[in-house]
Amino acid sequence: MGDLLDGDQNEMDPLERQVVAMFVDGVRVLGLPRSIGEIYGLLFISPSGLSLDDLVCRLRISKGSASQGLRTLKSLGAVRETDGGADRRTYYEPAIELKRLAGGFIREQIRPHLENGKTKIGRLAESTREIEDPDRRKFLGERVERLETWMRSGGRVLPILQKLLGQ
Amino acid sequence: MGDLLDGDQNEMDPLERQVVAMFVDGVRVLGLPRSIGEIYGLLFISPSGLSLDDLVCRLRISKGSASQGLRTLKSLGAVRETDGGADRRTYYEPAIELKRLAGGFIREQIRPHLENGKTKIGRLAESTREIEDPDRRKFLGERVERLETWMRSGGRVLPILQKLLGQ
DNA sequence: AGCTTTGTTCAATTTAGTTTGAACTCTCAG
DNA sequence: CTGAGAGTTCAAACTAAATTGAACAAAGCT
Repeated sequence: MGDLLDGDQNEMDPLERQVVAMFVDGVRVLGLPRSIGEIYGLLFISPSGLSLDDLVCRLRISKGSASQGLRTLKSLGAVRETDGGADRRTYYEPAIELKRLAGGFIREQIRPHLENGKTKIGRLAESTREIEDPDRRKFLGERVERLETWMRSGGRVLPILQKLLGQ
Repeated sequence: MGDLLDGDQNEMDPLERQVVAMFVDGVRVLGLPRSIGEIYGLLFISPSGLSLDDLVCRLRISKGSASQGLRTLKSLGAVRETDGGADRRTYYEPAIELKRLAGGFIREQIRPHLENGKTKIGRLAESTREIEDPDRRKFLGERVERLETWMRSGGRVLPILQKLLGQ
């Protein structure tokens, strides 16, 4: 079947490859794995939702990768599931509003680190107060304060960033 | 020598380790290698500049790592060299103003990717216009436009971000 | 110039992180 | 209840990236 006009979705055309490649290095900047870029990229240029199987056979990645990649993308709010009608499987569509994408990334990847950092700096401030040598204590105190300033700036900037990207 | 009171700078104390560890995962978020976090971290809590050799023996990293790490940090504007007086070697001090750090990161790591992305989207727009099927062309045109919007938002936000962090 | 110390470069190694694939669970259809 | 398809999990295999270390270059000192 289908030798001349094979409507199967098993090969990406060059333009799709181009887009997928773009997203692959897009997500590398964000420190996310290649497969996530591939998956999001393919969803992004597909006019309708794709199933896990579609992703597996068009991107030639394993079911495992696809499943994990989709999970991460869901947690970032970058894809949403749509119920495939009569079909038993789930279809996925990309979120394409920058606000949503940035928001998810900030919430899932940046905020946790900021919080974590604040905690660590707290402990650091603690240790610093117990230093004997007054010169050293003073110096370290200043540096800890600097770290706290950084964190405050970060905390202040994130919401503004989200707001600015939401247009 | 120096069994009781060894003033040599060969070991980090626990507090220094704590700070270095903090910076190590700080830089991981930014997609930079561990050694860069270690180097910057140690400089950050050292009251005076350190030489490449100081870094090598206190962090137990190779000269190669230290040299490359310092190069990256210099390119980011995160360390500056100071001339070690009578000494022949160079000493390094950290830049601690968030504005400067963020500025360097944006300039060296983010801007290039943005520019690169714009170029690729340009080519993509080109390819898209040559698509036969009008439905497909329309859909792809919309997606390319979306990408262009993202890039514009990014370009607009970066300078504001830098300004906001400069306080 | 020759010797010594500082710093750089890069191929080889090591390490960290990603992907795979087989085994598993869950759910629905018959 | 059983069988088949959809999706998940995770140890092992693989890949990409960082680190090492040895050879090299540059710069001062005698």
